[in-house]
Amino acid sequence: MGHSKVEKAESHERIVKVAAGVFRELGVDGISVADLMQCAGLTHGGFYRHFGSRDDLVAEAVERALKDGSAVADAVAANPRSTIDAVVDAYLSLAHRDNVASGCAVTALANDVARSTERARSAYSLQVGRYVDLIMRLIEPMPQKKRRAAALAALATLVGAVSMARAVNDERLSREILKSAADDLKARLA
Amino acid sequence: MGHSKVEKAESHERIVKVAAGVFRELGVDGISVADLMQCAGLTHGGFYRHFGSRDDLVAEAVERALKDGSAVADAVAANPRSTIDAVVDAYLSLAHRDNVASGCAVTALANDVARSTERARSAYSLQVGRYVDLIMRLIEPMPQKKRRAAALAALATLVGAVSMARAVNDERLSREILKSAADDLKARLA
DNA sequence: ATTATCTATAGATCTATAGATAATGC
DNA sequence: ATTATCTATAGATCTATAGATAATGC
Repeated sequence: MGHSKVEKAESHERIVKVAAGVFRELGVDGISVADLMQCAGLTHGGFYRHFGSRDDLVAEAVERALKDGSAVADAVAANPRSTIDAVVDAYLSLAHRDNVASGCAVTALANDVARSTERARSAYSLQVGRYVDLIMRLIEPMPQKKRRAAALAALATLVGAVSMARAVNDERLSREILKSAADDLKARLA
Repeated sequence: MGHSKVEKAESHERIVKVAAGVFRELGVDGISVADLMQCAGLTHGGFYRHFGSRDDLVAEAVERALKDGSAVADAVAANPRSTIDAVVDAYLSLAHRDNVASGCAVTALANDVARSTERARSAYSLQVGRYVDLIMRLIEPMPQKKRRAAALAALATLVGAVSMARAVNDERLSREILKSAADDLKARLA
């Protein structure tokens, strides 16, 4: 039974981190407060010392998921020698398709966020903007005018392809979706 | 209190129809059996004479939503003079974005289906195949070899754009997503 | 003294079932 | 006689709260 301010901050961090993963995997309504707290190594009674309500955690966890889910993209952005092809291949990889809990939340939480609080939707909107900016920088050779529109359309292709690849239960079709989207994107952004 | 076989079939139909809409709008876990039955004008006790379990209704309602949601696409497919531009404009319209309950279930149910039964996922896979076939027919001028890949990538763009347009709470950005995707699709499929 | 966490539980809600009621259909 | 629907409720689960416990930090 830890009690210091440091330990409380660590508990809070652990709850949000667990929720950010589980919400992406099982949906925002896919797990109870009690089960979440157990996953974080705590009992459910302590929950309300950290959050005013379940919705408060949802908002904070969505923000966290959006940040965490762009880890790969952030790494790419930090390296000036990165290419758009590398981003496309990473986003449309089998690894990303199969690891929802650590993957991009713009895809994993799209439907949940559309039904969620303004706070969650604002965080989502900001993250979309960040992705668009990243893609724009990576396709600079393209004429300036159409660059933002092309980046938005490219992001839509990435998100839609991974969404469908996860929903179908035909492995061959799933891979075909990812590969077709990747080939198409590389060709049109080159 | 109706009791004929015809009336039972009508009740069943009404429950599935209501569920197909509400599940798209609120998510598969977004409404209780009792509330669904009330929406269908029945009391919740009668539910289990129609379905073995809630999951059975989910599977049937997902199948129905996938069929209903392609109504516009089906109409386009039936008319030999239809164009790919008409499909793109309809799919990426504000009307489609704002009417989730009657819209395309490949977008609205993607995340729920990924976590659902094999039956629901099979229905989803089939519907993806139907959309791809439809788009392929509409872009016949394109060289045969790349047609299927282009159709899959186009479908991904449609699905991703509507998903994001619904999740963001910035109306300007939402419209920009739809318009950018539409312009990009029309240009690359021409 | 304060507070982070725990145990226990209240109150609401959800799925599913039991038994009653009122029609249909042989 | 059969059955579609209704009322009522059992049993499980979920969010949130109350009060106890055990550590921190003045």
